[in-house]
Amino acid sequence: MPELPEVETIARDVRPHLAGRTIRSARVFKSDILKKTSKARFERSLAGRRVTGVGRRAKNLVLELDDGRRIVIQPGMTGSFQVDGRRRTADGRDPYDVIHLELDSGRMARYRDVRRLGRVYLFTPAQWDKHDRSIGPEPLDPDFTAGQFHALLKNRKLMIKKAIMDQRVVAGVGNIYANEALWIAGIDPSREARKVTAAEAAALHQAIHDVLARSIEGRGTTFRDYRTGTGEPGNYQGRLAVYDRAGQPCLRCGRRIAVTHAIDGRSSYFCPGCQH
DNA sequence: ACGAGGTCCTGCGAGC
DNA sequence: TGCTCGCAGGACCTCG
Repeated sequence: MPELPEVETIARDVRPHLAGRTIRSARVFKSDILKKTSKARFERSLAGRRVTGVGRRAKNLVLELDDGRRIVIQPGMTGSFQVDGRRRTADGRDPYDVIHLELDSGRMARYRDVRRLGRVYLFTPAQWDKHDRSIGPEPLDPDFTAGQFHALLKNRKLMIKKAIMDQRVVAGVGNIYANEALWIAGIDPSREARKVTAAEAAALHQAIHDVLARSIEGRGTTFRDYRTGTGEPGNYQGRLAVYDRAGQPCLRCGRRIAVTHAIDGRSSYFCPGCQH
């Protein structure tokens, strides 16, 4: 579910409630979302740890701990993370709650995930470095240039939409913003990545940056499950140009927006009139 | 090395 | 009303 703008919104919302706080206890209710650790080890490792920072990398929420380790949460399709105003009892919990972190402030941080396609890791510094290095450049980082982006697309035969959703090419772009960015840049999502010219790559690079930045301003896109770190829906869904707008007129040329599932089995919305 | 395809999960709305 | 089917903001793994 959450793409870069949604995870960024969550990180900004929960940071004031988590940074500097100590985790009194951790509880895991569904251990299948834990990777490379067990429920017992996770709960034992976190009790008494202080959270020193809250960040985001690609679509990962990163909680830095005072022992150098990091809790890394990939929310998948339906994960959400928020800090409640008051502690909840275990038997009063939401049926989809996966992890509770009881804080010394009396508040409760909760990870909730209906489909449980999300992943939660507890990484050592070395494990985090390896994970971090496996992810591509951050699209909002000024060091990420159009030339660098174009170089990653050259020689690649896969479809451009799939290429920009590849986290090694550019971090944090998912299905919604891939559709939106390709519309902004006027590029057909089924084009081969290697056939995108330098000028088109520059336009797409800018479009990715702009749509993500605008969505962060709008606190992300909510269709069903996504909630901000304060538990509210985002506001960007009303500003999408193509996603979920099949049959409606293109905002640029008036043709009807089309939808196909032929790209990696994900829904791709595009305008047949002005995307080539 | 790259890319296609299957797998992990649950819920919901459309259609019969 | 009740069922089945397809689809849903993602990413990992295996195979060719």
